[in-house]
Amino acid sequence: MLDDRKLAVLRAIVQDYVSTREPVGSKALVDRHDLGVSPATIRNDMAVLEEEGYIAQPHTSAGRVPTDKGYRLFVDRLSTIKPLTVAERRAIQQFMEGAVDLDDVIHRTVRLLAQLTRQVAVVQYPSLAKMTLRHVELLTVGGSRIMIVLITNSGRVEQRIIESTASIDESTLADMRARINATVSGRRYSEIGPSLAELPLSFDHDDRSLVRSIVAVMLETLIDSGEERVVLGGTANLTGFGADFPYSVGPLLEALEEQVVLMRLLGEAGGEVVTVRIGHENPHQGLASASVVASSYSLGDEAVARLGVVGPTRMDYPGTIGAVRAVARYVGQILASS
Amino acid sequence: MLDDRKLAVLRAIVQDYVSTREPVGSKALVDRHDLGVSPATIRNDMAVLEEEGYIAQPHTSAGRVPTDKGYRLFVDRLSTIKPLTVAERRAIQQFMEGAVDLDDVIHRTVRLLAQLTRQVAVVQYPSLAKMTLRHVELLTVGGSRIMIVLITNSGRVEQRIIESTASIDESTLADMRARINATVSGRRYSEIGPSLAELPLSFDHDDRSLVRSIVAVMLETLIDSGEERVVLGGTANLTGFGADFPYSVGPLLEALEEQVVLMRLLGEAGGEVVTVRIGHENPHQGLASASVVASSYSLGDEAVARLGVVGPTRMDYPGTIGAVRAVARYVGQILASS
DNA sequence: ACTGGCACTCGAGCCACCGGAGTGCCAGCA
DNA sequence: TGCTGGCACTCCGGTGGCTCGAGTGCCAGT
Repeated sequence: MLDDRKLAVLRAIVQDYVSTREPVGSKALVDRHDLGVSPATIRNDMAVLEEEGYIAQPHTSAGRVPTDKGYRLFVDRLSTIKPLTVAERRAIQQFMEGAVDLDDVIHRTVRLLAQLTRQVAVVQYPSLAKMTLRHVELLTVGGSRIMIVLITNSGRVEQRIIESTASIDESTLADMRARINATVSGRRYSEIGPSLAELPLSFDHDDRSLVRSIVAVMLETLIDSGEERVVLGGTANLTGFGADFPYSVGPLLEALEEQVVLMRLLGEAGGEVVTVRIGHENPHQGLASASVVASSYSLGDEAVARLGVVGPTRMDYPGTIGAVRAVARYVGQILASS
Repeated sequence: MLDDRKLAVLRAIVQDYVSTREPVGSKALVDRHDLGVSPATIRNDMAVLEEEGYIAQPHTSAGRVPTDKGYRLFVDRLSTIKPLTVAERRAIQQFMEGAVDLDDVIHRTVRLLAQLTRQVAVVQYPSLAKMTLRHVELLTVGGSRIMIVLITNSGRVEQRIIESTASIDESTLADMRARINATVSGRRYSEIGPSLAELPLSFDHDDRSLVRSIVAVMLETLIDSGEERVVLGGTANLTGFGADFPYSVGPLLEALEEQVVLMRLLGEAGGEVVTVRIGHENPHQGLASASVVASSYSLGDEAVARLGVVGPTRMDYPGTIGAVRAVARYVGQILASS
């Protein structure tokens, strides 16, 4: 169906369109690529490609533009990931060194990605469910309140405050702290549910309800704030390719401000492979002319969250994929070493 | 110089221009406002207002548009702050209730402000320097590392990790924790510098260098992360008034992504009064056609940080000022009660 | 001090026109 | 069979001329 030359033509069309932003015609193609045949031949190939749905014309007598299907084929079979330049690698290192805590790492990452790809960057916090708990701290604050601080191996810290009915003395609290830590610390967050639920039973009746409250808050923290934190950056880059989004960038920006939408965009955690969602493949309409390039990043040997960029379907896929992959790996290293 | 009627004309011009987005002419003015005089008279008044620099014409034979100076006069003398509607107050309450921690409060606030004003919202985290330290926690993690957790009365939590040269035993750590807390807890962050600096001297020689490191990290945390955290929201609203920003929203978005710029935009903490910066009054060029409406918010009786919105100079000042003021007050209440 | 009238200005919108880039098709050639 | 050159056709985008309407400034009159 599609012989080698037709594939080469598609590849050339994608490349030219990405760099010029204009529909590409048969003559321009042969001028800029050594295809060894005449424009007329290319026209025939183009007709076939169009019939198969890989390219389209905005209007009669205009050049051709890749369709989502065309980009998909390009990404899957016609392109090779572009490795970063030495300068870019150095930039990454410079940018990330000196990060002081997890928040800082995440924020630097998002800015780095945005700058590197000149697109909108999205980085998810390491998911609590995938983490191991390093330590649980209990503090009394303001007399009758107890603050619960959860610290994970990624450096993520969550804190909650609960009201305690009676004022609680320091040694009792130390006992609770010790026993809770014995139960949970060093274990994966997702595994501790059952043993945590039983924990209150091993306490004296007097303390049991308080422990129960503490456990409840811990489990709740796991469930509802487990996945939802996402950081966005580089929205200014959207204006650069304003014309690429048919109905202006409004709906897109709106969609990107919804945490839930962002989460779905990034997709399910997988291996470290980079995934690409093109145009209508995205779960959210309003992103029909946007592509998402995302990857999981790992702490140690397990994928803990995802990061990626959002840009117009007409983007430099090889370069973007390379950048996302490199950043994902680097973040993994940073996290593991802190 | 400017009699009452001329002021009324200016007020009318601002109001009309804000609602119609189009230069307003003398005839349109008398049609929509009961000024009791003819268009010709208005024209004379307009000529004076223009000479004084309060209004300008985009081109000859077009209507008049307020200048920054005109808006300034309007805000200072010609408008009264619009109180929120009952529905809006209810919306605020609904929006903010159920916030679980400080991060959550800040993020909800920014979304609330953006939604209420349909503009870009900016909220600063409570400044560490203004807070009192509620508690300092020291934990050993992974053997030879020590995590320092600082908890303030606003619920803000900062943590840092340092390497310890020797492994440290639990009782020594408990001693350090107790003495550090005795020195700092309940005191204002900005006051603890001197006593904290002396603290290492009161320790045994063996522990002194470690304590010195801990103190150094605490002071550093105060200084460099003291002011810088700012959250941005509602950028999607920028697209709504795209035409209001002469050279598109690009430069503006870029400026807003710079934390430092944002901080300067919000201005110095003051009382709870709402401040308005109009157009070129802003410290950053690129915001020359933007206005910033900001206010401090308080925890207890002290202003701890600022929040505000950024929009086109042509904005509904009375409404925006009202919204910012209401939100600032409400956030103060929420923080004080948690 | 205000008003009505008048001449003038200028931008927005509309229309017609034209050039260029691109296409599809067809006949001819290897 | 596959490639090529040629040709007629299409259509977008930019340009220039035109009108229309809103708005102004000025002036004489009340």
